Amino acid sequence: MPLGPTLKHVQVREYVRDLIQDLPEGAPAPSERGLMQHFGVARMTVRQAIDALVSEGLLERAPARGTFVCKSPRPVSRPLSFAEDARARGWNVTTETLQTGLGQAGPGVAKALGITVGDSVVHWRRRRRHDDVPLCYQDVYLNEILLPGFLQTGLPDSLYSLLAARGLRPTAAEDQLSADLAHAVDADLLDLEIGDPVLRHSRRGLVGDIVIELSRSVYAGARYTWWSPLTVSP
Amino acid sequence: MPLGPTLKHVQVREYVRDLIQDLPEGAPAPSERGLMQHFGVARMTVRQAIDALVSEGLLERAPARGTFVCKSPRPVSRPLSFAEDARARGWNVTTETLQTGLGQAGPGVAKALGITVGDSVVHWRRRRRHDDVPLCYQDVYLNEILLPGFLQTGLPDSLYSLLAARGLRPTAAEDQLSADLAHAVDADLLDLEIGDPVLRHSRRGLVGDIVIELSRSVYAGARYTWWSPLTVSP
DNA sequence: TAGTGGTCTAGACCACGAA
DNA sequence: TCGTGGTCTAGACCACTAA
Repeated sequence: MPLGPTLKHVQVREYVRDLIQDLPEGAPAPSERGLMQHFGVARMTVRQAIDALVSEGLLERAPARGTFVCKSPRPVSRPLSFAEDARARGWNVTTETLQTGLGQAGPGVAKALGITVGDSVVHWRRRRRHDDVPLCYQDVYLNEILLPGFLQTGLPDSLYSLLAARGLRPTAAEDQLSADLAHAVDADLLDLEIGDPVLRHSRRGLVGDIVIELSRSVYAGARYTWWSPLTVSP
Repeated sequence: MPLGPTLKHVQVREYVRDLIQDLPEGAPAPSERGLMQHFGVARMTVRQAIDALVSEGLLERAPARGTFVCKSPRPVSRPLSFAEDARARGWNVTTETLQTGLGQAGPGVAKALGITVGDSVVHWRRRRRHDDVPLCYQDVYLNEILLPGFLQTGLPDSLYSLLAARGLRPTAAEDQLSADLAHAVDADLLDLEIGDPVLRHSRRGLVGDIVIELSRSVYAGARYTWWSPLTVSP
């Protein structure tokens, strides 16, 4: 059997792909043994074709039952904004802007944003409350070069919606979390006592390879548990 | 050939995984025919093992040349074990097993593992040190039904390598983190004072839809910052 | 009981790269 | 020329589900 212009497992794969694209979710795909007979090929060849479609997320196998069209095209994991996170929890959250302004990047901010010390950065400090109780405050730093006139556009509650409007919503994020005791500033902004537990969160938001956002948040430890991006909300 | 407790292609896969993790990028992996002889299995079985590692992004095939360790392990979005996390940081970490045993699931553990209160669970408590300083302690709970005889197999340092050998390494995880103050137990196990900051971490490790692992860790807050799975180590 | 997917065998030929 | 991965065959037994 010479290597034809189209491989057998490719023929089978594309045949099945066409077949299932008009099928409703959960519908049964042809069985492996049925495809063997239909194409006159070996079982392994059919399995190779089906494997490809399974790894594409189009089909799912159910041992002893059959192969079926996937219900849910695989779950997208993208960084959640604070507002989205709060909505997933069913929380009623309000936001105060405490401070905005243009500044010069210090060493830490410059390194995180991938720019040079002294470059122009947008700074935005907000406090979020849940049922009127302070939950956290957040310092966001943005590369001003990437977002000219950012502060003139009127700041909404959700940073990510603003970035999304410019096509710059982070598609990936690097999060860091650590536990600490409240300092004077933390205690003041969050209605805590000095020495109460706080959760410090730092995020670099990325679009491809470029860093869009650096945010540093301080949460009242007793009022908040951080969920990882993979956590499925109830 | 009966269905052994560990599948052949899993054995081959994990053998190769261990083998290549210490290899530099671009190094050649064992050839398929070499693995056939080494394990006394058929070619298709070896290919199934290698296919899995390729789709994980650990290996890449080069037709007519061989199979090689991936240069740029694509941003792995799989949960890292503590051992892998420590290695990524370049830390020298030691592990003590403080307690092991079979117990009955309480309400919290049962709910997290998706089993019934009173079902048999494996409990394993370890303390990890970094340069001899206590870093954290971890309580792991496993569904005994899924891992019969788990405690009899000899417990290595890495839980995930043990799960991987059974083909049950988590492919997804739900992590939760919160900040708290050290209680008496925490202070005792981590050489802290009561009231020092601690980072509490809870993870449900999933393989597909089934929960394999529940772990609860307590980190000394001043000694550890948690990195999200997306964080690329330098 | 019949059918399904999961695993596994023991071969085969091909196209290609390196020596 | 030799070894590599890519493809393919024609079977086999298993555990499981559904009728």
